[in-house]
Amino acid sequence: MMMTKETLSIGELSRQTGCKVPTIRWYEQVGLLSAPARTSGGQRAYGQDHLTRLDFIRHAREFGFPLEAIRSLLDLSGKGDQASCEAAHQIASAQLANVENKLKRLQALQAELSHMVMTGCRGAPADCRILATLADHDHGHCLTDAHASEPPSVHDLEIPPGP
Amino acid sequence: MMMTKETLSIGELSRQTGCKVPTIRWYEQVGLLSAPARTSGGQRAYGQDHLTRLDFIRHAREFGFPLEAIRSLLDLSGKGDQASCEAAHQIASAQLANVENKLKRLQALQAELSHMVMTGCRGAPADCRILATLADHDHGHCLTDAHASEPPSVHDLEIPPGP
DNA sequence: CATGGGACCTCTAGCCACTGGAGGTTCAAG
DNA sequence: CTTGAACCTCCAGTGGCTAGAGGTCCCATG
Repeated sequence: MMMTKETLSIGELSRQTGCKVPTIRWYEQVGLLSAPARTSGGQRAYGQDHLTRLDFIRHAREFGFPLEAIRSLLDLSGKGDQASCEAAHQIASAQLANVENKLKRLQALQAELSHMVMTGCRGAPADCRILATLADHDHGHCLTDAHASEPPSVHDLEIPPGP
Repeated sequence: MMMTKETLSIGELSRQTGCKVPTIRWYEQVGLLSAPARTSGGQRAYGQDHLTRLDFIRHAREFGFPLEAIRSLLDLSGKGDQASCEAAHQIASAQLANVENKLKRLQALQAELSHMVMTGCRGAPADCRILATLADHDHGHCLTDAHASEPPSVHDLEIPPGP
C-alpha cells in the first residue's frame, strides 16, 4: 500500500486539522481515533473518516471538553436519535457550568491581582504592597477572601486551547 | 527532641495554613519549604518561620502564581530593597497579564458554549445544534472562530485554587 | 505497663493532555 | 544513488499535587 489521493499521511492530517502529529498518535493510543491502515513501509494512511473524526475531536477540545466527554459525544453523534441528543445536551450543559464556575473564580482573581499590582510599591520598599499582600493575608490587603475560604482543588481547573 | 509548644507537627501546620499534609511534604521535596528539624522518632517539627513561609506560599498559590514564581517571590521578600520590590512587581504583572488573557479566552468560550447549549436541539435530533456544531466548525455554527485560529497550548492554562 | 488507634513516615504510582527527544526507517525528489 | 524531510517506536517529562501500600511513632486510656 502507498499514499494515494484518498489517503492522508499523518503530516497531512496534522496540517488539515491543526492537530500536532504526536497528539494524533496519542489520540490513537488512547483509543479516541481508530488505528489507520498502514503503507507497506509501516506509515499511517488515514481516510476521510479519520479527518472528520479528528476535526470533531479538535473542535470539542477547543470547547474544553475533556477527552472522556469527547469519547461519549463521538459515540452519541453516530446515533442521531432523540436520546443521544439529550445526552449530548447534558454533557454540554455540564461543560458550560464548569466554564461559568471557572469564569467567576477567575474574575475574582483578576480583581484582586490587579488591585495588588496597581497599589504597587509606594516609594518605600518596606511598604511594598505586593510582598506584603502575599505575606499577610489576614491584615486587610485583600478585597475579599473568597479565595481563602475552602480547601483548594486546582486540578479541575484547566482551560482549553486558545489562540 | 520532641514536639514543644514552639514547634508544630505537620498536622498542626496543615491545620493552621489550610495546606494539605502531602502538599507540605511535596513543597519540602521540591525545595520551596526547607526541611524542618525532626523529633527523635523522625517526625517533622516545624518552627514559626515555616508557618510564615508556608502561609506566603499558599497565599501566592491562591493568586495563581506558579511555584517557580513563588520561589522568586520568596527570595525577593527576604531582601526588602527597591530592586526586589520592582522585581516582585514585574512577576505580579506577568501573572495579571496571564490571568487577563485566560479570562478573555474563557469569556469567549462561555459565550460560544452557552449559545450552543441554548440553541440546543430543535425537536428533530437530526437538527441537534450541539453535535452539529462540534462536527462542522466551518459552517457558521460558531459565533467567532477565535478559538480555532492558533495552535493549541493547553498547558499554561491552569487556574489557581478557588472556594 | 500494655494496648489501641490515630498521626506520622517513606516510597511509588497516578492524574490530564499532551510534548519532546533519542535513535532508527521510509519516502520522494533530484 | 543520495540526500533530507517526514515518518516510526519507545520512553521520559511537564505542573501540582493526590492516593495508596506498608510500616513506625506517639500519647491517652485501662
